[in-house]
Amino acid sequence: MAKNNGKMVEAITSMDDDFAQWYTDICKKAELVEYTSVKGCMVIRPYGYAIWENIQKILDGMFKETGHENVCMPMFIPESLLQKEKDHVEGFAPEVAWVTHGGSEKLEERLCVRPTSETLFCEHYANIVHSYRDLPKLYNQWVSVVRWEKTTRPFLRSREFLWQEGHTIHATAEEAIAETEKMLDVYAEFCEKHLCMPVIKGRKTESDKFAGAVATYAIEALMHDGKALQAGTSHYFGDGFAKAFNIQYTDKDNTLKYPHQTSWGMTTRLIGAVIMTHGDNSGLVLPPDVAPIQVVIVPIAQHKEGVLEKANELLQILKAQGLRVKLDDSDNSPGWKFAEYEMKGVPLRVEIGPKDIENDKCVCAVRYSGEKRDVALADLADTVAELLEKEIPQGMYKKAEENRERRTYKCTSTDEMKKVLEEKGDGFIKAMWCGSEECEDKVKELTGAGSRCIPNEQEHIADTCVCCGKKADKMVLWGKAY
RNA sequence: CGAGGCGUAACUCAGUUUGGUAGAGUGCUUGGUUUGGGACCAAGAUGCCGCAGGUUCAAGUCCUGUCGCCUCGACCA
Repeated sequence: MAKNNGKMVEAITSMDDDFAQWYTDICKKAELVEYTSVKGCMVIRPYGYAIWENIQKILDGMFKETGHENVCMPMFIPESLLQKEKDHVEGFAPEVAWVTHGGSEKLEERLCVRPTSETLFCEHYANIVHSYRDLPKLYNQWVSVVRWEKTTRPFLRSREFLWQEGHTIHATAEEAIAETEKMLDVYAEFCEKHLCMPVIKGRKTESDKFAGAVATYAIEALMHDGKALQAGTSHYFGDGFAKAFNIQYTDKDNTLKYPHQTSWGMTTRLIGAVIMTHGDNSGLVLPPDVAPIQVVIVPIAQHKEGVLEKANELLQILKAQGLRVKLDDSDNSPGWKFAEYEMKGVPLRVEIGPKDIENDKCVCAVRYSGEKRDVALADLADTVAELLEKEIPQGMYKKAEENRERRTYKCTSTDEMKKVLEEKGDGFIKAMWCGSEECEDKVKELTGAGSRCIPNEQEHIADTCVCCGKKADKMVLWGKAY
C-alpha cells in the first residue's frame, strides 16, 4: 500500500527530495496559511490559527499559574524612546518599519512599529514603580510585532508575527535571574509535554544574545532535516534598561535602587517547529493537545442504512469526553477523506462502516505511526482517551527524540565537524569551546555550523577547544539554524 | 542585500526557440452511478498570459523597465 517513500498519495513534494518545498507545500495544502500582496505578511487561515489558539490557551494558563498578568502595550514607539538603550536600538533599528505620516500630515517625530516592546514596558515601569512594594511586576502580552525581514518564510520568518512577550521587573538581580530561568523551564515543559518536541535548554553566547540583554537563554530543537530551530528565548537584563529609562524604587532601607528586568517570548514560529518536527510525506502530524481536530470520524458507505446514525452516536460519545471531534459526512470518497485528514495532521481517525457495525467495533488509525487497529465500540471512549493523552504524545516525543539523537554528534576538531556534517548530514554537534568570539566565528566559517547555545547540561567531550586547541571547559551545541 | 530559478484558469504546467483564433490535466458546478486508501460517466463555467512602456499590420511569444514568488547565502523569533 505504501509507496513513494511512504507517501500514500501524490500531493506534496517528498521531504527527502526537497525539504523546503515540502514545508511550503504543507503550509499551503493543510490550509494553514495563504500569501498576501505584502511580502512576508501572511493570512493565518482558520485551521492554522486554531493551532495557535490552542498554543495560546495552554501557555497562557501556564503563565497565569506562575503569577503573570496580561497587559497590552501600544503598537507604536516614538523614535526617541526606542533610542534610549544603545545596544537595543542598534540591534533592532535595521529591521524596524516606520510610520512617518498621519493622514497627509508629516509627523513631528516618526513612530516605529514595535519590533518588541521592552522600551514601552520601561516607559510604563518608570511611571508606576516607586517603592519596593510595587515590585515585582510580572507582565505578559499577546500581540503581533513587525520586523522588516529580507527573506521570509511562513511561520519561520515573517515580517509581522504573532507572539507573547513576557516582561518582568524585580527588586533584585537574584529574583530576576530566577525568573529568567523559571520561564525557560516553562517553555521547555510546554514544548516537550504539549508539542511533543524535545528541546535543549542553554545559554546563548555573547555574540548571539538579545540586543540589550546581560544574558540570553534559549531552547533549541532539531528539525527533521537536521537544522536547528530556536523555539523560545528568555532574557536577563540586569539593571541596564532601568538605568537607561531611569526606573528607580525606594527600598526598605530608604535608598534609591535600580530594579532588574527580564523578558521572554515564544512565537507562531512554534507552528513551523511542529510541522518540521513531526510532519511526514503524507502531510502535517499534530500533537493532540494543539490539534484543532483531535479525532475525525470517517463513515464508510455512509448512504447505507444505519452508518451515519452510528457515526453520529460515536461523535456524541467522544464530544462528551470533551474532545475536539469532527464527523465528515461530506460526499467525498473515504479514500479522499483519509488523505485529507492525514494532510491536516489529525492525530486520530475513527472509521465506521457496515462491517464494523455488524461486529460492534470500529477502526482507529493513528496518524503519527500509521497504525490501524480494531476497537470495540464499548471501549472507544477509553481507548481514544488513552491514545490522545498518553500513547500518541509519548510516541511522538520518542520518535522526535530518536531523530535528534540520531543526528547528534560529538566532535573534537573542526575537520571532524566538517566531515561529519558532510557525510552524515546536518545535525547537532557537541564540541568544546574556549570562549573566544574569534573561535566561534571561525567554526561557523569553516563548518557552516554556528553556536546554538551552551547547554545547561554539560558533557565533557575533550580538554581543548574544537577550534584553537587551547584549554576549554564549555561544551557548545553547534548546528545550522533556521 | 548577493547568487540562481520562476510568473499563462483556483492548482500544476505546456505553448515562447521560428510573433498569426488561449491549451491540457487536476480542481470547481450540475445530474447519475459509486463508497474499507485521493472513484467513474456525462454536461458545463472559469483567463488584463504579473505589471508598465516599446517594436510590429499583429506580442503569451521579441526589447526595456518594474513588481512579486521560490531556492541557496548573510541577518533574525
